[in-house]
Amino acid sequence: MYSQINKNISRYVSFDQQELEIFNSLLEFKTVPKKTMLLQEGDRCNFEAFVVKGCVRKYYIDDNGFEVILQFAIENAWVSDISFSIYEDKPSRVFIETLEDCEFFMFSPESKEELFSNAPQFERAFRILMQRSLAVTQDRLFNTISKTATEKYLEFLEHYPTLSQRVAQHYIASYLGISAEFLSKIRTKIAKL
Amino acid sequence: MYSQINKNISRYVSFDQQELEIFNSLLEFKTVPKKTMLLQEGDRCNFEAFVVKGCVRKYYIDDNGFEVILQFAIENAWVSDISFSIYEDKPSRVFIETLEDCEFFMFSPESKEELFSNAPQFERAFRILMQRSLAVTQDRLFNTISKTATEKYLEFLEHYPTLSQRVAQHYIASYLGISAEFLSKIRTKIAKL
DNA sequence: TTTATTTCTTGTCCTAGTTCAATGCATGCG
DNA sequence: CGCATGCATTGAACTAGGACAAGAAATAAA
Repeated sequence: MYSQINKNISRYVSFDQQELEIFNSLLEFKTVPKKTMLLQEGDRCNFEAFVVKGCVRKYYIDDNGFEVILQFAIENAWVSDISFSIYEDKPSRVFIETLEDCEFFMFSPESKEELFSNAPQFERAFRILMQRSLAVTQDRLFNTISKTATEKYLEFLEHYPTLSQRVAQHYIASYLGISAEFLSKIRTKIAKL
Repeated sequence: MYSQINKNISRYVSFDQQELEIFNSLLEFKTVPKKTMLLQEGDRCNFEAFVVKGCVRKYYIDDNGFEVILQFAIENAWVSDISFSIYEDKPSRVFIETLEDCEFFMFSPESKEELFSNAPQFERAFRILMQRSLAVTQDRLFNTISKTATEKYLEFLEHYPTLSQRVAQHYIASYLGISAEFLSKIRTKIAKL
């Protein structure tokens, strides 16, 4: 049951059996049905969730009332609004919603503190995870600024090959920062080649 | 001399005098003239630089040969291509260039390792710095997707009030992801209000 | 199976922002 | 000092992508 998350956390730092057991004892396993909100705007985000199974989206609503998707998280990904909420202690601007029936390991800030004091090596692992999120976000910023909608879509397909079968098209449009209608036009154009 | 950087690193985690001395002993002070490249595309980035004085830009060149500025770093900011380069061991895609005569504290990956093994508390401080960078980048992504060019510019002025006096306008345009000409038009429009 | 709701497609018109000049302004630099 | 190179402004023509509307398809629900 824990092998999946243990493999994930050991990707850049290795841990012995005892350390992993401490880690595992601090996680809470949770099953959540489709279309459930894990976090609402204005809440404080008090978890980091590791996706064992399923798919969620993290999004905010802009000044014109448009949803913009910041992240899809599927199996083996972490999702949270850690960057804003946990350390800054500000209410979150984002929503996190399951798109499929999901299984998570939930990790609370308190458990995280406890983990770091009992097994400080984990501090490093989480720093590196953070670094990787930064790299991914920076890459997305890069793409958003300097690629056309078609290029962004093709790159999305390459990068998340399974996702286009799993989630509705208008969510993908929202993730790419384009309108659903325009994505549809792009797709027909591509199909004709 | 070290008080500035010590204040910065102590912002979210507090350190005693001895810890700060270890930290300081691992830094290399460096003076760099204007218009100098600290990092070129294809290099491995082997530093994190803390800006004591001056201003640098970090940018990449997109597929059409356009420069896109990812970050301006001024006094008290850190700049590096850490997210891609150091842990992934991939050559960097970005350039880092001084825009003014600068003073830095340079911090190498080796020194960082040494610091973490001698004073593990620093691991946490750097994790939080990383987290803040992620928050800033996520915020920029948000703005890039869902605001108009005018809104982005006004927000930029608010957020970096001194920068518009210090750097050329076309750099700001590049940071905002718009053309230099269009920024000029926005400015005249704003001035007329 | 029928109905209802959500998703996807297609067309027309519209706008924010680009591209490509041309011109005037600064700021170096010999 | 004069010249050159880079920087900002302005205008005209163009385009990627958006907004709106209406219909087709698919999925869910009953």
